[in-house]
Amino acid sequence: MTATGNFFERELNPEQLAAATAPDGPMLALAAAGTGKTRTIVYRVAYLVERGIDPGRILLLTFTNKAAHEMLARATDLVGTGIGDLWGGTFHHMANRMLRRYAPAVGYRNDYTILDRDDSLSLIRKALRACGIDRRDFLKPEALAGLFGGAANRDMRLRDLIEDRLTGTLIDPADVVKVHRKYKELKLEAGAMDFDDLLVFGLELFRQKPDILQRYQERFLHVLVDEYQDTNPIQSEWVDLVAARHRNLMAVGDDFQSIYGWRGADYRNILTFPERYPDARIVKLETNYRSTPDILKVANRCIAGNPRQFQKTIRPTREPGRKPDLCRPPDGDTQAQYVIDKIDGLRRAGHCLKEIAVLYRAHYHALELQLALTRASIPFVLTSGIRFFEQAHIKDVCSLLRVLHNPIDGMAFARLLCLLPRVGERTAETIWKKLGYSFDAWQAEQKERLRSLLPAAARPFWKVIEPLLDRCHRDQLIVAANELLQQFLKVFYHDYLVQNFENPERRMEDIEGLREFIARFDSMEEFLSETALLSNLDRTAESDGAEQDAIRLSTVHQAKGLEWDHVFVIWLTDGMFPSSRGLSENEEEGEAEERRLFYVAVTRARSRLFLCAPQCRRTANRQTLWCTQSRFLDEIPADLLHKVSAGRPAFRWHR
DNA sequence: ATAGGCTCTGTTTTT
DNA sequence: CAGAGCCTAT
Repeated sequence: MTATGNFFERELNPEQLAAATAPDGPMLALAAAGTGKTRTIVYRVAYLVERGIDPGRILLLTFTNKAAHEMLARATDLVGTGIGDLWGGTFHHMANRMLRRYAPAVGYRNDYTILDRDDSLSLIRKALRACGIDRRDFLKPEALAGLFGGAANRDMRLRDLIEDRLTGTLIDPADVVKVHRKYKELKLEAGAMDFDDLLVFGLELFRQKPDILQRYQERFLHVLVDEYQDTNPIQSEWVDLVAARHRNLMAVGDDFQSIYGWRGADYRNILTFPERYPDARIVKLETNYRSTPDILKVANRCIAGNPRQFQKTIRPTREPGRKPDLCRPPDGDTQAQYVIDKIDGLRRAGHCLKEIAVLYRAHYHALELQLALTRASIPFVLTSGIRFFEQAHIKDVCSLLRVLHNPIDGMAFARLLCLLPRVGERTAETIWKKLGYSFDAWQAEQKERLRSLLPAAARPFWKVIEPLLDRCHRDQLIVAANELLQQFLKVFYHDYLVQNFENPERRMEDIEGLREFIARFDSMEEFLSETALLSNLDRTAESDGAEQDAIRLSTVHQAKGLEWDHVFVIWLTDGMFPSSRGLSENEEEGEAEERRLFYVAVTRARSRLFLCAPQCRRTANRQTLWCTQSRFLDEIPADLLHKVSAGRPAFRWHR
């Protein structure tokens, strides 16, 4: 162990040092953008371990798994010894970890499955059918999922939430509640939890079982929470409970960067922290190492319009640079051309593409830019909207594993059967029912039953799949998975891909990748819950590890916590950013959150910032809409920006 | 009755 | 570019 007190003083500024080496007790670290927040947490962990705290008694909650891994890796470097016992990850992960052990305490089996978005939508669809209200004038499954999740994450009763949300519609709240009840029933029946359930039951476990709570309270001497401004009421109560015994809770965050209100996050959690912990030490990290003063001036002005926030001033340390550019190209194509021209310029000046990002409010805002970049042969990577494990072919293949792993996983069973001709949702459901809501591939008579229930057209296909099923013991699945999948591809799924998709070979490659990935797990259960909880942010670091030189295209949400030398923000027009949808629900709070989102976008930039607001946009049905520039741009004094023109629109025929 | 192909429409953000 | 809705073949 090499580090000493001096070491920390050398490595950290006084603010960071105060946070990292604070004595026991609650602490709130308000870390403005670019002030070394991650560094401070890493050093705090290192400091605790150096002081002799067993890493197994530290709990570190982060927003993504990637963030947790990064921090743990850096802390390990500092300390020089393994700190692998430390519990680190997202709230969902930690809740899952506890529920795997204690699920029966909340009425579930330990081998529950985790529903991803698609799964839960189809279960909601099923609930609608079961309630006999799958009419088109009723709420769609997505809307219902939004309401259910909204209530769960705010720790509210659904009835109370929908009273507000459904006023002025013809939807009967009683029907919504009915579907919700059925949905919960179906989940329980299938032994499945959705994402929200992990949090809800995680908290339920603590509320209902004092002995279990006490065990964890004793265990965790220190609790650290990153991105505290984005915790929702369930998460903050959960944290309060788990930290209640030792009261060594360190909350780190920035209320300016609270951008998950739509998911139930409540920035008031961070605002009221000092009231809930009157003895809390409050540390402010205000020295910014990331951005030039010119960028910070713009950032400060754009957040100034928001009410109710902690007062923070950002002190720049970098030398003056150039004012951010503001550009109003005639249309989206010209905007794309402008971005490409600028990228060419940066490239010629010797900058890496890796150090350039284009940020936007919603995925579809980047469509035309993707086309233009492809035409211009500029490589780009996308933090796409669809996650690896949510792609159809990956889910298909996983459903085979799920069926074998868990005999009551009806969703996986249905998915697998639907691959066969003449089997759809309905047929799969009927068969499932007739099998008695479970399917055990190791029972000969169940297999025989299934064979007889399949429609004639499906039988020849099933005939080649069935022999693969019971080749290994259920406990050995993880070892056999590789071989099993290979056979499955060979006898069935490869042909299926060729017949149903345009790019079967790419999808085959994905599945090859999946087979390698499985090899890293010790149990099927671990593999299945990890993959359900893996976000695409977590993945990018690992699988794009080749670190190709490419520009990054990302939503502002997914850019949180990241930084680049050169940042473009596109489609800064009213209605797109701020998004009109974001404003619709609750005018004032909606606008405040959109403004924080803009603040996050601006503060991602180290040296150069390019803001773009096209003057018009063409809609899908060839109409041209005039766009006014974002209200957030109006709030920035003109002398802080450098206005540039972006050439003429591409020539176009009109008829 | 249900599967599956075909057409049309209209887009937030994600663990 | 996907998801809902409509239509026809099984």
